[in-house]
Parts: sequence; structure tokens; C-alpha cells
Amino acid sequence: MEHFRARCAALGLAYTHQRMVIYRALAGTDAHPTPEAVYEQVKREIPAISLGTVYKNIHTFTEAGLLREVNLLHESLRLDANLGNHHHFVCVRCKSVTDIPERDIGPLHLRQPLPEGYVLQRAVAELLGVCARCAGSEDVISTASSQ
Amino acid sequence: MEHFRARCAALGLAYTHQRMVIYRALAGTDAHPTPEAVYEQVKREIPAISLGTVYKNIHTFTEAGLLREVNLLHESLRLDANLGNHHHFVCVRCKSVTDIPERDIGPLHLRQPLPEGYVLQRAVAELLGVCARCAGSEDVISTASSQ
DNA sequence: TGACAAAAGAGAATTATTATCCTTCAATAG
DNA sequence: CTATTGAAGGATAATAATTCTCTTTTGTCA
Ligand SMILES: [Mn+2]
Ligand SMILES: [Mn+2]
Ligand SMILES: [Zn+2]
Ligand SMILES: [Zn+2]
Repeated sequence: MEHFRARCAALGLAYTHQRMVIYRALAGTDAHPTPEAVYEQVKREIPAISLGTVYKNIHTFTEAGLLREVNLLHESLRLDANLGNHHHFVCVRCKSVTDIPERDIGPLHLRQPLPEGYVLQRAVAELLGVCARCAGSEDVISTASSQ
Repeated sequence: MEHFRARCAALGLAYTHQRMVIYRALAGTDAHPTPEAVYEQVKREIPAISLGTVYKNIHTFTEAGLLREVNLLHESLRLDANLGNHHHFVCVRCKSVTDIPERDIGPLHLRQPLPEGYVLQRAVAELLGVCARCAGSEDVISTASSQ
């Protein structure tokens, strides 16, 4: 766990006390906190830390692969008038959402019960990847000058 | 599709031209638009419509069950330092996210190929429901559709 | 048709996030 | 062990998304 200094070095990131405490706040919980929650936690140890520093490091860590975003689509509300059961493919590049018919994926059955007291209403698969348009127009290969 | 007037009546909602056009913009696409995108679409037909009206009706429709939010966690970025493969249970009440071990759910294998050109990177299950704390603390007996 | 609650429009306010600008500091070469 | 320097931090302004407040208009129903 205290390889953090080495991991920063390996990633070409400067090691700072702020980074260490921010990362520790995240790695030390199984909740899925907001930047604000991380900020509140870190402030207990570094009262003078800036919220901007928390945001900046969250992005740095995410780009470096030390963290993941739970919700790729958090930037804005996204709506769906299709009320039937179906799954979603989300493009990590353009954030487009494509419906996937329910029958295209095996039923999401629970092999183990949920934690005590939890009540399940619905289960959907979220497929993450790159959509056709983004895959075709990117640095994958410069064969495309379409669109 | 033009039962919309009747559906409004059944839901106790006043029928307005704005509502009809907003709903039509949503029901007429398989994209998963933002409120802004809906607003832009609707403005073509009702140039004087207010963005607030779009937001208000989106909420009204969602509460009425005519629409769904794609992203329950859009209010703020949520972070995860657990890089291993696992699934998530999201509480529709308190928005808490609980890790579900990958082995607790059958592998999400695709029975049909993705649309041409799509590249899959990762697949996760999102279980929606009510967490133990929320289920235990409220009149959650009718957990079908509340928020 | 008239009364009234609901809905729409305008714009201010709030919240989440990002950008800017200046200061401080970690890394590293000498 | 310094000096240099670009990266990182802190303060705060700016932006984007969403909600709130207030006033006017409109749909519903008697
Ligand atoms: Mn959908
Ligand atoms: Mn997780
Ligand atoms: Zn894409
Ligand atoms: Zn809950």
C-alpha cells in the first residue's frame, strides 16, 4: 500500500503529501465517494488543502489508471423513452449510448444472494467500449477520411 | 403513439402542446439525449419554449414512469479505487454503490455480436434496487417505483 | 364561461466542475 | 547540498448543468 511513492515515480508523477492522502482516502474505502466526500475526508488530515487539488488529482489518477469513474455518463442527465428491458453500450469516447436487446446477453442471474436486506428491482448490463463511428475515425489507422 | 393525450389524462397531467412535443422528441429517437439536446430539438417546433419547461417535464415524465434516466448517478462524479473486475448495486434512494463480486453473477457473454464496428472493452452489471439501510428505514413495502 | 390549480416563461440562484494565476515545492543536475 | 525548473498546490473566478422563484398564461372542470 505504501508503494504509492514508487507508483508515482513509475508513472512520472511527483510524489506529494496531498496526493498520498487523497489516494489513501480512496483506496481505503469500498464506498464510491464523490470528489466532495474525498475532499472532506482529506481535510481532516490536511485542513488547508484546496478542492481544486482534489479534482486535479482525481483526474490525474484516473488518467494514470489508478482510479476508475463509476459513472461514465455523469456529465449530464441522459434520458430513455424505451421502457422495455434492454442493455446499453456506452462509448467511452463520445459517450453515446446504444441499445442492446435483452436477448443478446444471457440473463443476469445472481449466483449468490445480495447482501442481507438488499432489494433488487432491475438488472442491466453496461457494455463499455468504442462505438463504430469513434473506432473508425480515430488513430486506430489513418485509413479513414470519412464522415 | 398519439395516445399521449390519454396517457396524460390517466396520469392526472394536463395536456399541453409543450408536453406533447417534448415527449415526442424523446419517444422518437433511440439516442439517449440530454435535456439540452431535447431542448434544441423542441425549439425547432416551439421556438419560445423555456429550458426550465423542458427540465420540469422531464422530471414529471420520469416520476410518472414515461421516461427513465440512463444514469442514476449523474449528479456527481463517483470514484472507485477497486480496479478488479466486479459489479455494482446502486440504491435508487440514497445512490450508494455496493460492490458485487464478479463471481456472484454469471459471465456476461454476448449471444449476438455487437453492431458492426463496435469494440467492447469491458462489461459490468448494474443492479438497481434499494439498499439495506434504505429498505429498513422506510415504508419500502411498495418498492416498485419510487424515488 | 369562470374559477382555480397547474403549467409555462424569464431569469436568478445553486451546485458541480474547470480554468486562471500566482506561489510553493519535488526532482534532479551540478 | 544548493540552484534550477517544471510540476503541483492554493485561491478564486469562470463555466456548465440544474433548480428555484416569481409572474403570467392556460387547461380542466363545474
Ligand atoms: Mn436505452
Ligand atoms: Mn466498485
Ligand atoms: Zn463513440
Ligand atoms: Zn440506500
